[in-house]
Amino acid sequence: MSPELTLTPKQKSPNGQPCCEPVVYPDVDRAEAERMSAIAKALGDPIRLTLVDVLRKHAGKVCVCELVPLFDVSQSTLSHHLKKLRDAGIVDSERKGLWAYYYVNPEELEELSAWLS
Amino acid sequence: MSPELTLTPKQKSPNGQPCCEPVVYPDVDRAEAERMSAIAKALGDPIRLTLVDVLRKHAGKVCVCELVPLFDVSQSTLSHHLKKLRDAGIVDSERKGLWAYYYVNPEELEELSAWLS
DNA sequence: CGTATCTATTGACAAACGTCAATCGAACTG
DNA sequence: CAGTTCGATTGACGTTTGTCAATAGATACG
Repeated sequence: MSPELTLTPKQKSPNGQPCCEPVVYPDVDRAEAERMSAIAKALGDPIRLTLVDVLRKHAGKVCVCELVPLFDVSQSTLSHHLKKLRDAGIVDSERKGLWAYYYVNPEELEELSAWLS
Repeated sequence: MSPELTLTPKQKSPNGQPCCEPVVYPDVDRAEAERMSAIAKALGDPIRLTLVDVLRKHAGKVCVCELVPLFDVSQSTLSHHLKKLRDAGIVDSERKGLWAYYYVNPEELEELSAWLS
């Protein structure tokens, strides 16, 4: 079996024409791609991915003050990462007195997860 | 059932001590988090995610000249995105004469996919 | 009421990003 | 060989990102 049989352009386009039409189109539309890439982008930092890992594996809600010592960054940097996750919809938070408790919205990960599988 | 029972800090820390020890730790180690977030970051752009979608759904290898007209960006921008996907290991390419054919390395997506599921 | 604690916000900065126009290099065509 | 085509690279640009120090705001405690 010769895989080259599936390679489409065989010869150079003669004049000023583009070499070829697309023969394959995406299955995801622009809106889907934007939603999923926004989620992927939010997960595209090791600290944020680890935060989601911690929050997701934990049944209840986790206080920020328990999250800060897990990482080698300042409190304000961690707050910034949590905000990005909140803006992406991946996590949400709840104030209780002095403390802020964070938890994951698992539905927000589903579309990307399904696409990846 | 009162969910507040699971919230750990109940009262302010008295002196100069931090408010609480972490009660939950990540399941992913630093290296895993870095690998997976690098993949997520590469997918964190709608054009790149769509590129992976196109390449992945296609059995064979796809010529760059068929990819360019799918997007509203210049050829050099698309080449730049393909390079990022290559650098992340998600895709690879093969030259055949004038043309470059791209294809997905599905293994590179597996770790992130498994973590997300 | 004053002070301490916890979290979010602001401002600053260097690095990385997304984009384009222009150019380069390799390879094919005539 | 001369010209053309495809793709990658370079350089420039404005924007976004990750980080910290400093500060603000809300709440609790004494």
